Amino acid sequence: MKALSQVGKYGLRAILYLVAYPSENSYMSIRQISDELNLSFHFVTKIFRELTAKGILISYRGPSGGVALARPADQIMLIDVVKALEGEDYFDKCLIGLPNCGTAKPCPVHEFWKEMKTKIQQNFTETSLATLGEKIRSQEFRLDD
Amino acid sequence: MKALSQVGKYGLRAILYLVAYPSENSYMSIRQISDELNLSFHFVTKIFRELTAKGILISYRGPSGGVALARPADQIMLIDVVKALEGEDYFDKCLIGLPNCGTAKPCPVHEFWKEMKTKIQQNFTETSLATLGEKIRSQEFRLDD
DNA sequence: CATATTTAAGAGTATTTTATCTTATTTAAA
DNA sequence: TTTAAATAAGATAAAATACTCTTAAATATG
Repeated sequence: MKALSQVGKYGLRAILYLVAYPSENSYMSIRQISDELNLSFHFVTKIFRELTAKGILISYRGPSGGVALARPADQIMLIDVVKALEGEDYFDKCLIGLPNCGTAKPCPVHEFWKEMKTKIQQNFTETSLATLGEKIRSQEFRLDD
Repeated sequence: MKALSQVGKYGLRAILYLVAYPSENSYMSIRQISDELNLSFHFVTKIFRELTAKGILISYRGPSGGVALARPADQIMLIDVVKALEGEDYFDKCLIGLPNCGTAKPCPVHEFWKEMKTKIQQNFTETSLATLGEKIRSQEFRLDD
């Protein structure tokens, strides 16, 4: 089940690296992130520009510049990042693509699918980047292959 | 959450129409299906060729030809169609795209995502096309806009 | 001030997905 | 046996997504 585009996958991995290995009171360069995760530097840069424009990251140019979280990691929820990367309507889509699929005139799998989306949305809403960063730092979880 | 490609969405809607409005002991033409659902005839034809090749549909050429289910609708499960259209590895994908994401070296959202995929897989495994066709025939559920 | 380092912006390219079109083959029925 | 109706096959086109590249702007530091 491919739930995220490449932009979503790369963006999440990159921001999680930033969260997991924060440079104390300073910016981390995109080059370091893309190198560590073996992602295209230019592609990550483009994705991060979007996250910066959406107020999730802040960026600073010049030597010792880079990117950083705009808020503390425990105040950025997974759902914020996913919606920023995949669109605000991420959880509003009908499984079989019907426009305005809802309780009024539902598709045959509407109820079940709504239930699943709600569960996922809840989890993403409760999960902060801090929690995920912690997991990665614990070495029991990974961000690359 | 875009869980299915256009092929998956169109293919599901088209096969569900076939299930919901079966022509007794005969084939339904792809033209009728695509017309009714406002889908591209050629695109549906291509998708159905795949379902025929995979043994989910049977087809017959010539006048009064068309397509039909290869087995009774209660013996074709939603998961069969989804896997035929989206790939057998549909439920094996890591949310953030890590290869071989598993219990051994999981990504930070592995456990939760596995749980969700399992729930969806279970539902799709239990849900037959007959059940969905029934719903559509009841007029309380729709296949088009 | 000159230089090096970094992100910003957006143009450009490649690949994949989606959709269309053409021709061939099969088959029923006039 | 001719014709029309249907799917099969695959080439082609269009659009979306994924990725790359170039230039500009900002900024720290020697």
